[in-house]
Amino acid sequence: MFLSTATHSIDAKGRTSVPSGFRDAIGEDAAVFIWPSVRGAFLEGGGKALMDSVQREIFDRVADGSLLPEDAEAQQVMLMGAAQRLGYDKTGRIVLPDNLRQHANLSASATFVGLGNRFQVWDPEAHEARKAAMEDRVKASPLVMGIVRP
Amino acid sequence: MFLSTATHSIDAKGRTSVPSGFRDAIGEDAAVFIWPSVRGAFLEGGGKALMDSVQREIFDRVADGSLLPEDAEAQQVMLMGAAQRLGYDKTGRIVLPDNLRQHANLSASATFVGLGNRFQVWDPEAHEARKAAMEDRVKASPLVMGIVRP
DNA sequence: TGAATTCCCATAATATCCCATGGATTGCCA
DNA sequence: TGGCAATCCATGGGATATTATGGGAATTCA
Repeated sequence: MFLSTATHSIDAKGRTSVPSGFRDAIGEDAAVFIWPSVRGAFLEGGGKALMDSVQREIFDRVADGSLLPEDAEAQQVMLMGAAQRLGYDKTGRIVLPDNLRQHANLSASATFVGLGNRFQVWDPEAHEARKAAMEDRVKASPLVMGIVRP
Repeated sequence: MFLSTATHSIDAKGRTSVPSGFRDAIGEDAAVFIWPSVRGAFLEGGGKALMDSVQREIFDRVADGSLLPEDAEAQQVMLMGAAQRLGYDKTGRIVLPDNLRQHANLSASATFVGLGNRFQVWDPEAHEARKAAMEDRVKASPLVMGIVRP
C-alpha cells in the first residue's frame, strides 16, 4: 500500500529515489509505472498490480456496457500509451524522463504522495497548494474515518 | 504489457526498431504481428499471445451466439488474413512491408503506441492529432483511474 | 545476374549498474 | 535509561551495458 508523502531530490542525471515504503509496497519486480495525469500538472503511478487492475477494469466496463469502446481506447492511449515502466536500481532510484518532468514542472525535487493503491508525483510547491485545497474539501465532505466498518 | 510511446526512424531499407520495452513484453519468440487497422490509417499489432487471444475470442463469441459466423469470418479475413508476422533481428529491428507502410502513411519514422495487451503504429504527426482528440475524449468520460477496485 | 533481403559489425548516445559516503534512525546492551 | 554500534536510506560519481541506427557483406529470390 502506498502511504505517506516524501520529497526527494532530482540529481543531474534526472534520478530520484522512490520512497522506501513505496518500494516495499511494490513487491519483487523492481519497477514503478508512471504517466502524466490528464487532470493536471502532476504524475500518477503505481506498481505492476495497479496496471493490471486498470487494464482489467477497462475491459470489464466495456464488457458490461458502462464504458464505450471509444472511451476505453481513449483511456488506454492516455494511460498505457503514456505510461512508462521505470525500473529502480539496487538503491531504489529511477530516472524520470524529460516528458514526465516537464508535464509536472519538476526541477530540483519531486514529492511522492501515497494514495493507497497508487501514488502521485508533484512539484513540492504545487503540492503544498494542492494539499491546502484538499484540506478545505475534506472538511466540507462526509468523513469516512469514524464510520469505517470494523 | 505494451506500454509507453516511442518514435523510431525508418531507414532506407524499410527497417525500424521495435521499442525495447515491447520486446520485453513479447517473450522468447522474437516477432511481432502487425496488420492494417480497419478503423483508420494506422497499424495494429501485438505478440503471439495477442493473436491466440483474438482467435479464441472470436471462437467464444460465435459459440455463445454474440457473433454471427459470417461476421467472424469477415473479421478473420481482415485480421488474420492481413496480419504479417514480422520477426526482428538481434538488434530488435523489423522491416515494414510496403502495404503496411502505405496504409499508415509512414515515411521517415513510425510511432509505436503501447495499449496494454496490444499496440498501434502511427505516422508521428497523425498520432499527435489523434492523441489530442483522445485527451479531449478522456476528459469528458468517466475516468477509470481513481476508482479502480482495490 | 541483378535486385532485394537478411545478417553482421560499428558507434554514439543513453540508460543502468555498482561502489562509496554521510546522515539519520534503529537496535542493543550495559 | 543512556550511549554505542549497526543498519537503512538518500544521494554522488564513475564504470558498464543497452539501445537505436548506419553501413557493409552475405544470402536469397526471381
